[in-house]
Amino acid sequence: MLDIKFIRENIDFVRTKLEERGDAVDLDQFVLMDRKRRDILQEVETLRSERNSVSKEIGARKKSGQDASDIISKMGSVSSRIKELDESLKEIEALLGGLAMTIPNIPHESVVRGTGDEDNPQVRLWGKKPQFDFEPKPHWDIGEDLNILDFARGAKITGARFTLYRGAGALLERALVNFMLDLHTTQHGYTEVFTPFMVNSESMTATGQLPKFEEDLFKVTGTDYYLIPTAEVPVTNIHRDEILDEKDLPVSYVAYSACFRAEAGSYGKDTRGLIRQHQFNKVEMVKFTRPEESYDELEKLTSNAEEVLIKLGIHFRTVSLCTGDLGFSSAKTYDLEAWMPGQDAYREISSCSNFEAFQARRAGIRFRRGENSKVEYVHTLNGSGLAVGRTVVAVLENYQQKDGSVIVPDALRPYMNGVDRIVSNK
RNA sequence: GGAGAGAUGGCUGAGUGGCCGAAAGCGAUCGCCUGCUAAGCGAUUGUACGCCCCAAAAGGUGUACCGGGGGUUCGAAUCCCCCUCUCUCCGCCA
Repeated sequence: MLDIKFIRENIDFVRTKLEERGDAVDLDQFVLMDRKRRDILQEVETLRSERNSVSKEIGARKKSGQDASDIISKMGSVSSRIKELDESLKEIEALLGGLAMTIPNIPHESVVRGTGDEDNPQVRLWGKKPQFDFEPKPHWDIGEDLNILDFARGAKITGARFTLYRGAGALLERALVNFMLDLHTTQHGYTEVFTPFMVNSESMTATGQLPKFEEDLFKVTGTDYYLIPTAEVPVTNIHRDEILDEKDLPVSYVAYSACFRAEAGSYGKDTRGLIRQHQFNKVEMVKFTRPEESYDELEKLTSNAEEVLIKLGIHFRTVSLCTGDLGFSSAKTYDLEAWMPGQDAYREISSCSNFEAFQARRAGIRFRRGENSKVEYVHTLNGSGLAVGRTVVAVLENYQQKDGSVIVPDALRPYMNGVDRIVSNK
């Protein structure tokens, strides 16, 4: 959510910035309703003020035994007028709030203008494409040939976009989770948390998934609970409606979680393999920072994610999302795209964003600089460190051998119970 | 799932219709005092929204907020209804 006062006072700037994202938002309607809300508010508050003072007078008269019936009856009509105004106020605030909830964040000034992913500038490139003296296979073939990924049974157990991991495949997934968590906690200063995988609608609203993107979520029937699409949701909500101590900032958390996405609108896209699943694992980093340090922290967070790929020896590039490709809540986002030889393509494996105060305002996450300063919103950031399923894809495709086996990257071996090469057990 | 008890400010905790944005204590901050420390004394100590002032900050003023929502009343922390959460006991259970 944007600051309503800021929109009011910088309407043209906001309009221009939102147009760069390619979003059509009816700001005129917004301004109109905002004006109306304040008009009603003023009237109702004046009446309340009158009622408060007269009620005091009634109390005083009754105490001293005087008659107060004349002003009591007068206040009756004032009260019913207040009730009327309260209702229209509630109505307009619901409309205004609803509208405010659907306005996306303003892109940071460093974000280049563009319309889609083809306009995203590359900011870094690490390593190079591995050379193969054979035709590299896509991971779904590698996984099935090694009997470590079972797509057919995943589909039988649940449905499309669910996968059964087996043996060294399951071990590889678990090893990657532990490797990433250990790296971020022991080398990068994050505190590990483990959260619920279901959250209520309030939490989903705070981070921006609701109300606009409900169709992307799985909802638990008969409850107000949703399966989390990312640990960003529960982790950011840890401090919802709290005022943090400045001395604790920046707060950095890392969390493993399963993630659940309905993938509405992605029919036919990435239907094979692990790239686009309804359920996948992810290690997520989340930060709460002072406003002035959030962009430095975004750079750190992004390099923390990159470090995972570097340690695994996987070639990748980092791009900065252009205005047209930016997510709803984000002011600036870096995507890490790992090289996937079996698909002859770079695929997104991490997304690192600075939301500035957008989520903090929705979620009521604030801090105080000193004893006598007023509270301010923190900036929230998050990034995948990394998407585990896609990292499995990257490992399998980049480390595949001519004989069909897969070498385990050095960094992962301490987590693989002595397995340094995955071979077929068929 | 059944029965009961609770939810008040940073914390503890009083408050059953007007004198309550809310006692008291603790904590915190500032000042005083004590040649250090401790003790003592005094003051301050919530958030949101609106309006005024204004370059802005500060300030002034009004309204709202005692778990959430609704109701009764001239007036609700206080009475009534619904919901959520916490605790205790029973049942069930990884």
